[in-house]
Amino acid sequence: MLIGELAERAGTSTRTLRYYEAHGLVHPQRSANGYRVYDEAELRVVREIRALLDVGFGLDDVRPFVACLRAGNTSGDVCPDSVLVLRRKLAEVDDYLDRLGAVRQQLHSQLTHAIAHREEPCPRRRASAP
Amino acid sequence: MLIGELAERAGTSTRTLRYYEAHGLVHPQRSANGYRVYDEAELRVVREIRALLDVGFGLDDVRPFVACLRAGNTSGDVCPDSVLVLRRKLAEVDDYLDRLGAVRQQLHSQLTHAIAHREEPCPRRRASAP
DNA sequence: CCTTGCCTTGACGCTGACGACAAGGTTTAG
DNA sequence: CTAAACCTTGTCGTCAGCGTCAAGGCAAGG
Repeated sequence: MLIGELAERAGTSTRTLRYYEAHGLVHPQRSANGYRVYDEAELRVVREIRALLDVGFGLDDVRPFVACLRAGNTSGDVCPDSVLVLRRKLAEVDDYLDRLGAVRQQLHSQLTHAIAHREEPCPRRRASAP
Repeated sequence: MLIGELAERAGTSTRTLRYYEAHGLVHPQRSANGYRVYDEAELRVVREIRALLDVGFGLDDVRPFVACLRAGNTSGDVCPDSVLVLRRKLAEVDDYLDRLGAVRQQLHSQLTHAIAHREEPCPRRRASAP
């Protein structure tokens, strides 16, 4: 399978696949004419990468999962390094949820205050003589 | 007050203040020698900007608040345009909270699955002959 | 006079995951 | 013979909010 076909089947672009390769996540063979040749396993790898990136992982976070798949596992999750990343990411998300919750709180109270203290359509004469 | 003093009092850098000016958020006077001169009102403006950016607003989102302050209001929140932005941002945050919650769910179940199906320290011989 | 310490306007770097384009080689079909 | 449709490497652009020089002007103290 050439890069175009893989891109289509994985739902990405050829640019993306070359990008992943440049960052050491995918290792295609090369045919005589220099074309990249991928096997079915690489398709699974690419889909794993995409799934994790969609969830907010960075390329570096993805590496253990790829290695895990490459090691022969049917799932990229089951290796210790992957579990470590999963734990870390879960903690990060929890952290972010907390902060975002606080932000939400603040926005809400700010909005309440704003509505309570409504002032006229902004650029208007100072509240003195109507 | 010159740019250095304002930067210190606002807890930012001179670079940042010039950046805000370049984006039309701050309008300092100029002294004879070309130095930027700020008054106390600009300090409040800068603090408003900082507070909003810290909460995740973009510079464009901040504009109505600055205009509101500049219009003579003691709070940047009370003008209609500011309220619109607050509502929109609150909606965005809620949206983000939802998606992040879903991600958290997925990570959690992925982690559970991973722990249940634990495989040996990753790069190891295929599960066949121990 | 010289240094120190402000200030000025550029202009490039950074982070991440690509998009877009350039200039060219290869293979197949007509 | 040529056009179409693949492929290659390389380089620059994107978004945001600045950090970080670079090169120079201006004011005051010793």
